Amino acid sequence: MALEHAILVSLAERSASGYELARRFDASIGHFWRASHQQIYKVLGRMESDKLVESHLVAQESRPDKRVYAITAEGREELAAFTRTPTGPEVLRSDLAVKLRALPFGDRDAIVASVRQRRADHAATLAGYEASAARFYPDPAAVPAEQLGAWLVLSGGMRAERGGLEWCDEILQALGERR
Amino acid sequence: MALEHAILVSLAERSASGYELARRFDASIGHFWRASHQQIYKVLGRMESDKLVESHLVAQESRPDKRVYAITAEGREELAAFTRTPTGPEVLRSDLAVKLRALPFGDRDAIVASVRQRRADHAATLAGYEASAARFYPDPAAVPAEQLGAWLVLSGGMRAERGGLEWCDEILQALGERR
DNA sequence: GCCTCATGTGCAACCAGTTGCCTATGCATC
DNA sequence: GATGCATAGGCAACTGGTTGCACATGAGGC
Repeated sequence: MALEHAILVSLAERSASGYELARRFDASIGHFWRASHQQIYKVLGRMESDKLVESHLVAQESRPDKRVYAITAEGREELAAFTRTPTGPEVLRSDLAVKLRALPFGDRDAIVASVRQRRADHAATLAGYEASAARFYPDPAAVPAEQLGAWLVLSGGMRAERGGLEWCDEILQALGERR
Repeated sequence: MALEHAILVSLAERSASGYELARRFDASIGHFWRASHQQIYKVLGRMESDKLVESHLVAQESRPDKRVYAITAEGREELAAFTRTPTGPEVLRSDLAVKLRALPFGDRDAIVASVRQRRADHAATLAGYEASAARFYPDPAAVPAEQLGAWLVLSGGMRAERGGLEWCDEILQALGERR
């Protein structure tokens, strides 16, 4: 149930509406956690019942009213407690790996096409992360303490994307398809 | 619903009981797909109704009878069709990344301990993969065509573990905790 | 004789997350 | 005027997966 905690982190950094949270999940945490807006609204509702967050309506001009959520003291305690819980192993599910193993039983050209697509996705995401890194952390050796966690997450995202990209290249080369 | 396809791949390589499949998921696909035995039994039942697999009971001495599943012709078609479907983006959920972002709001020592634990996990898994690689693919440049997919998946697993390990080291260094 | 471990299969309840749909406003574009 | 897009919020139905438990067998250790 760590989506709750991902939301708590986001709200601890800055209060936001459900809609804004959904967009942040597309960006900042992006690589390491994904959530649809439906899921976010659902969880926000439960979290408000549990007193981890509180909300108030904000009227806006030329766009619909929004409900802005803020973390409560209880929410901060819960978040701190979360950092003290043991961390389980990573879960990942890779369709692409299943397809690779299915090489002898499937359509080689289609699989190669999937790898190419994946490679392009990695390249695009990496470019986005590198742009963020250049903008927000121009000097990685001198990141302020309060931004260190966010920087390390971004750095991990870049590592993962580069790793994925190299793997795609290895696959394409092994399958005799250059580039 | 790619668990089905992961099972089909496994059965296409060799027929197996539910129990065996569960253990294979701990090992070979291991890094890229995880499944509990309950989940596997459930899905196997549905797959048999769908005629993708068929089973027969095998009596054994000194251990319980088992139900061995084999892929059907229809199952092979389904698997081939799967390789032709577009591959969506990878989904991963990293508790550790959430904890890192929670650095300013949580317990630094506990987070460092989690990273150390994660580092140890990566090292252990990597060692296991490298042992498999040395045993089954002593010469990576000359992997037989029918094992190429499996080798590339293993190679991807090693890459990911090495990447994770390096990330942990980067984090520990940034947090001023050597080793 | 009891306990634990490995083998082997399974159910029931629950929870998390996805899919598909719906509402509403205002701006910009065709 | 119609269409599409960004903002903003949400429900209902479903499915995939987890948790917790139960059953059964035989081997090996205390």
